[in-house]
Amino acid sequence: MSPRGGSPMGRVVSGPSATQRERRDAGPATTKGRQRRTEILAAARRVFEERGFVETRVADIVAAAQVAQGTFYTYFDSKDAVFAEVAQSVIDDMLAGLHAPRRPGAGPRQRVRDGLQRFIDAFRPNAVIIGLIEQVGTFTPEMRRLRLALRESFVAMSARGIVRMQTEGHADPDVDPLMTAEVLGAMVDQTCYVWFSLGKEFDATEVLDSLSLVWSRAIGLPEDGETPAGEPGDAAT
Amino acid sequence: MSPRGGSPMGRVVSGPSATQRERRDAGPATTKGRQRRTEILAAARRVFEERGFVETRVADIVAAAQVAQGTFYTYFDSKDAVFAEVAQSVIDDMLAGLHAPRRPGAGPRQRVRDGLQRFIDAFRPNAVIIGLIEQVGTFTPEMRRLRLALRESFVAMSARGIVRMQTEGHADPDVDPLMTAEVLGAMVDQTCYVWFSLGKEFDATEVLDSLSLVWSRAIGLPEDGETPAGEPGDAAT
Amino acid sequence: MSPRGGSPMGRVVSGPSATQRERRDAGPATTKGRQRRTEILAAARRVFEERGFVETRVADIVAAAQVAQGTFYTYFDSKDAVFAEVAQSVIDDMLAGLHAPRRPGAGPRQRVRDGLQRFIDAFRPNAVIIGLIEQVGTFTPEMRRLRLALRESFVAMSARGIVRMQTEGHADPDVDPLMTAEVLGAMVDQTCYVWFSLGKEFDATEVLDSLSLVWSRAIGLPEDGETPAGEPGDAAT
Amino acid sequence: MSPRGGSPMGRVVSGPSATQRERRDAGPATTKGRQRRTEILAAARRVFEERGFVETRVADIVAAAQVAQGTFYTYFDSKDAVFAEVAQSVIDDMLAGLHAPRRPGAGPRQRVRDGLQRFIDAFRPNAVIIGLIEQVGTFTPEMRRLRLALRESFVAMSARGIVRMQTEGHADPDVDPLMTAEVLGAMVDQTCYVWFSLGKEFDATEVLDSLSLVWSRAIGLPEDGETPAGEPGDAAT
DNA sequence: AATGAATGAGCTTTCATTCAT
DNA sequence: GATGAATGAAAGCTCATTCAT
Repeated sequence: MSPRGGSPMGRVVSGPSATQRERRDAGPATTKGRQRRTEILAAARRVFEERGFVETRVADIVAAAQVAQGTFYTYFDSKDAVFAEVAQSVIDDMLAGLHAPRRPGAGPRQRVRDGLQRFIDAFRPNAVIIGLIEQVGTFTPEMRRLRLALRESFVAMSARGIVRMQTEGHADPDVDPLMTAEVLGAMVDQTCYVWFSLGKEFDATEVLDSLSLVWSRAIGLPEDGETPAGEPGDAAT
Repeated sequence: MSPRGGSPMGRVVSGPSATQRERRDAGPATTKGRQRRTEILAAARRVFEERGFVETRVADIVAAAQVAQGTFYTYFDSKDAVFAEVAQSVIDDMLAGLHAPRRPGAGPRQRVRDGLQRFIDAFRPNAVIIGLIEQVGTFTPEMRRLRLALRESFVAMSARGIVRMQTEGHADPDVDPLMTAEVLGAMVDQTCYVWFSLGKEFDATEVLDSLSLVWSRAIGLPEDGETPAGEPGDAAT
Repeated sequence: MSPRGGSPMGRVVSGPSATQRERRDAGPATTKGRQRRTEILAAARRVFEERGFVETRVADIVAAAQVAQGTFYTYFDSKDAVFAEVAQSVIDDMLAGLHAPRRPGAGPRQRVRDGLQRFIDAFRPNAVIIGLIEQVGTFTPEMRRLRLALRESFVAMSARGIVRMQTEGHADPDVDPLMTAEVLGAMVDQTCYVWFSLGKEFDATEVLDSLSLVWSRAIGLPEDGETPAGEPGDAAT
Repeated sequence: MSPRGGSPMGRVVSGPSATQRERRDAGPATTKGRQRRTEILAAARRVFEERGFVETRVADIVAAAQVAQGTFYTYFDSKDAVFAEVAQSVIDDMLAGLHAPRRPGAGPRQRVRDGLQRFIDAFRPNAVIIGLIEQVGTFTPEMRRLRLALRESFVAMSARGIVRMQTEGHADPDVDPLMTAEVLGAMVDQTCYVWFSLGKEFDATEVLDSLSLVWSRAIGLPEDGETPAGEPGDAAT
């Protein structure tokens, strides 16, 4: 009934006229439009990183992007929607980083270390946004889904790695790959979170050493200079 | 701390009346008053658990506590203040749970398992609030401090445990107790978070098994039925 | 997700917290509250009459009522809601005015005239709001219902009057009471609308004369000094 | 005229560029241009009929017309302006319909009935827009003028018809032609409004019967099979 | 003449907090 | 101490209209 933007609920007749929404769904028609969209997205990410989700105002984003308030809504449905897009791009970026090719000819311990390094490298630049996804996930099912999807993906990948090492005879065949991947994933994930998102100061090498050691021992990789698990206990002799 | 914008006082800036502030500072004078305070605190916790911090309104709390809107401010400074108090009580409860006495005569693996069980048991009933502390920590330094304090406390305790086991000759003396406690703590913490706060369905025994195994192996405890590290097959000596 | 009032659609979690709404539904608890509510309602009516529905801002209403913007929402859900209440009270007032007691001993023509006079007297002070109900009815089903309910009520009453006169032998028994009441009602209604709402200047006596004449003739009442319809054409002799 | 608040120009106040305004004032220069204009006008009418004036967005109109947002302003000054044009064309159409030639050789009652039928036929296809004119009239003087002009025109025509019948000796010479035309016009107008615009379901024949009967009796036409007023039972002489 | 992106004033509604009773 | 009404700053979103291409 009320023609104005305000009146959010209890609208009797229509809502946002659907026409505006269509255009947003269609996406920018011109090159310049696509460019603007990207600019606003980038500005949004910057502001979110600086102020967090709750504290970010659309006004901050448009100020950072140097456009008018209305322009924002030419490209995005809402503050929630931009955040979802920023989050998605971060997740995509991380997943891409994780799937980097294995180094050929590396031993199992080295491969574990490489994998952890990749995770850390993928996490670090996205740490703030990942922290926000966590935060926002508390009140948005969609974000929670995204967050869990990233986890699952990482856990599944780790589990595959464990199975591969078991098949190759490097890793203890008795450990449950999925459950172990689950807790080791939690370890890595949370360590990075504390390190990069909460800002606890760690020494990069020490972290990598510790994570590598725990991971390797957990799945029963032979200590460096040891013969593979499952063989006589004569490793150090 | 409050993420809300509205500078809420009727005048431009004034603060509460002297009498009101005094009453708050003084704390409840009568038994009935103390009781009221407790009721409101309990109601607040319930509502926070149900709706999260951001979505909780003071109005919800007073409704749950069956008191008038104004009564809330007789006992608490602000919404943030009640949350801080709820959070503090949760942290206290957890710390108390963790410091439970060791079972006498248990072997090192059993002691690890017991410690993990204690953590899980302490975490479970407080999971939702812990998740909220995380959330609120994103915009509140005070909460962040609280959160990190809990971590430090747990990590320190774990590190002491590792050192003890190293001293006793059970654990690998070469692992860095602090750094290892750090990453293992991250593992346990995050696993519980995913399990209880995000609601991923885990089997209790499997979780405990996996965590115990990883923890034990990480610090080089001998496998069950094996002689301790440093003895017979004394690899690490 | 957005904690703020703005974010009107796409809200993921909750809406207005329900607590606010409950209080509004409950109605004012104190005498002072009831008084405030009435004041705002009166102010709203004044503003609506002055500016129309679309042009009225909640800001205008609160200014007229000399209260803060937020106070409005302590008592009413929305601009639409106040209007609905104003409209309802106008309709109630009109219906009450129409049901005034018949003058005893008046002839049928006089009774018709009295009825019309009552309608006019009931319409006049409510004319502006009735016009707005019409306007708002175009976009709100609820208002349309209200508007039609008033019509039905008036038509039904008129139809009963016609039937009574037919029974008494004054009115032509051959006219369809309902359909005739329908078109005569339309005549009266619209005449008042043009007169009071659109502001066309009519002479009160002339209007009443014309309406009375048309109405009376339509249902076949004998001309003044004539014998009732259905008898010989010797009326004027 | 626009009820919207937003002073919509990019700068504080500027007005359209000279070239744009000139083009609008000049009107379409090419055939294709005239065609475009017509298309947009038609689209506008369709959208107005579907959504009402307030709920119609310029965006809806251009979407329906399959042109760009800016194109609209090449041909029309504003949303209000298109509506005015749509309204004007509806009024013109109605007036044209009303002035259809009288059927030769018809008796007075038949002529009344014919006139009413013409009105109904002219009203029906334009009902929605007429309703909107009413609605918009509430906040636009220009529309109110248009609306009243239509009324006046119809009333004047009716009055002339009554005078003619009085002159011809068919109608009661004592009724005031103008005032009677006024209330009878109100009756017909409002009946059509309720029927076609508000959607109350009437039987076409019954409506026409009732309107005809009331109208005829109101101006004192002899009942069918009766001799004209002023003859035999010449009451009114 | 056509396009579609840009503009920004303006409105509604929420809710933490205060204060008179 | 308790009550509940009052406050008002703030923020999200819409959409008529303009203007650079």
